Amino acid sequence: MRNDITRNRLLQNLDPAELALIEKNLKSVEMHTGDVLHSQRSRIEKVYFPLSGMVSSLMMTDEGDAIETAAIGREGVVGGSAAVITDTAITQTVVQLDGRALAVPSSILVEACSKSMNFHDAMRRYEAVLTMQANQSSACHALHSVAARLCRWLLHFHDFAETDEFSLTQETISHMLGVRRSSVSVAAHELQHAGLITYSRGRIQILDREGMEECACECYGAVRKFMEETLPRHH
Amino acid sequence: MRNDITRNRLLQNLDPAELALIEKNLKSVEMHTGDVLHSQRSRIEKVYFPLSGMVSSLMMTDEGDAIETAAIGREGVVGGSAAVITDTAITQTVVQLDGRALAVPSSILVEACSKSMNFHDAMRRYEAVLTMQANQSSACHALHSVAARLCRWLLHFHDFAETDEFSLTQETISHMLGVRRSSVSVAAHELQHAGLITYSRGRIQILDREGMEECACECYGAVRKFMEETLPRHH
DNA sequence: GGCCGTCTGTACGCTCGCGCACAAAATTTG
DNA sequence: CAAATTTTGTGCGCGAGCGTACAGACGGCC
Repeated sequence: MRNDITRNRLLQNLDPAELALIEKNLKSVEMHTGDVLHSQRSRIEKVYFPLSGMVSSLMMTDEGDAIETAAIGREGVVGGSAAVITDTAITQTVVQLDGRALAVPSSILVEACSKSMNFHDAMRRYEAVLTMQANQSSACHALHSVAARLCRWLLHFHDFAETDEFSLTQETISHMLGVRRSSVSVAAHELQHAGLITYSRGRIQILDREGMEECACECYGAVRKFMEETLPRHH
Repeated sequence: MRNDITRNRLLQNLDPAELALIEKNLKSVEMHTGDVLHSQRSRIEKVYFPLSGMVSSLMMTDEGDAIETAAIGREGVVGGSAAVITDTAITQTVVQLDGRALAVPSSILVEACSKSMNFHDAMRRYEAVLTMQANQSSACHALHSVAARLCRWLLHFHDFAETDEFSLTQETISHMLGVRRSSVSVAAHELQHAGLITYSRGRIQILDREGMEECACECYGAVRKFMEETLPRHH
C-alpha cells in the first residue's frame, strides 16, 4: 500500500503526517473500461486516486448525448470536489482505460481536508486543473475541427496509457468528442494518411508524436502547461 | 456601504462577524461594458462582488477567438478562485452589462477565507457554480444550435438585466457564442419572427419569456437549477 | 471451419454555419 | 446638414459534419 501511494502523484506530494489521515481507509480497486465511478448529479460516496489508467469526466445532456470535459489519470483524483466543494457530482466519471486506483470514502477525505491545510490545498489545486480543462474544452468544442480534437484527445490518452499502442473503438472516441462515429473514421484516416498513426480494427499505434502535437489544437499544450504550473513538482 | 452589501446575494448570506473581515476594505466601483476585470493567465489582484450588471467569463484561444464559459451577476463573485484555489485567472473576465460592484484586494479575501469556514464555504460553493457552468457550456457549444444557444444566452442576460429591454450588438453576442455575426443576425430574426423578441438596431426587447424558455436548450434550466440547489437561499 | 457479433470504411444527400462581401439603415461627428 | 462610422440585413458559394445505411473485415465462439 505504501508503495502504491507513490504511484499517484497527488498523494506522492503529501507528507507522511497528512497521508496518515486517510491511509488506513484507502482501498485498492481495479478500474475497468466502462465502469461508472460517479453518476451525474448523484452523491459522491467514494473518491478515487488513480494509480494507472484514465478516467473521463463527462457532461451528459437530456437528449442522451455525452461529451468529455476533462481527463483524469494518476496525477489527480476523481470526485475530489466532494471534499472541496459540493458533495454532488457535476459530471459523470467513467473509466476509459483499465487501471487501478486507491478508493477512500469521501467522508474521510472531507475530514482530512478540514484537519490539514496542505491536504486541502492539494485537492483544491487539482480541482483548478479540472476547472481549467472544462473551460478549455468549452472553447475547443466550439472552435476546433474534429481532426484537431481527435489529435488532442489521442495525445492525452497516449500520456495516460504510457504505451505507444492501445485499443480504442471509434465509437468510444466519438462519444468523447461529441461527434458521430463515421466522422472519427474519416479523421483517423487523415492522421493515418499523414503517417502520424496506424489504425486497424481498434488498435491504434502512435508513430509520430511530434507530428501529432503540430496537428492537434493548442488545447493539448495549454492543458499540459497549466497542469505543470499548478500542480507541485513531482519528486 | 452596509446597504450595498445586501445587494450582492453572496455577501447577503454571510453573518455580520464574517462580513467584518472584509468590510473595511470593500470599495464601490463602477463597471462599464467592455471593462476587463482580469486578463487570462494574469495574477488576480482584486476580487469583485457585483451589485448589478453582468460579467462574462471568457476563454480566449491563441487565434484570437473568444467564447463565454460562464456568466456572473449579483449572485456571485468575480475572481473568487484567487481566494479559493489559485491566484491566477483561468479565464478573462469582461463586463457585459453596466453595473456596480464592491471590490476587495484578493489578499484580504484570502485571509478572510482562512479565518472563517463559513466565508470559505460560500466562496467554494460559488466556485462550484462557475465550474458547473463551464462544463455545461462545453456540452452546449458542442451539441446545440446557434438559435438555441442565442435563446439561452438572452435568458441569462435577461435575468441579470432585470428589465425587458436592453442594448446589445450582434457583434457582442457573436463573440459570446463563438459564432460569426451574421449567424446571430439570422438566428435573431428567427426569434423575432416567432414573436419571442423584437430586435432593432441593438435594442432587444423580450416579449415572450415562456416561449423563449421552450426555444432555448436545456442548458439554461440546468444552470439555474444547479444554482438554486448549490447557493444558500436568499433571505 | 462456420457462424455471429463487433468494428470499420464508405457513400450520399442534407443541413448548418462559415467566409466573405456589400448595401442599407441608423447613429455619431464635424 | 453632410460625411463618417457603426450596425444590421442579406445573399451566395462552400466545407464540415450529420444522419443513415450498408457491406466488408476481423475476431471470438462453438
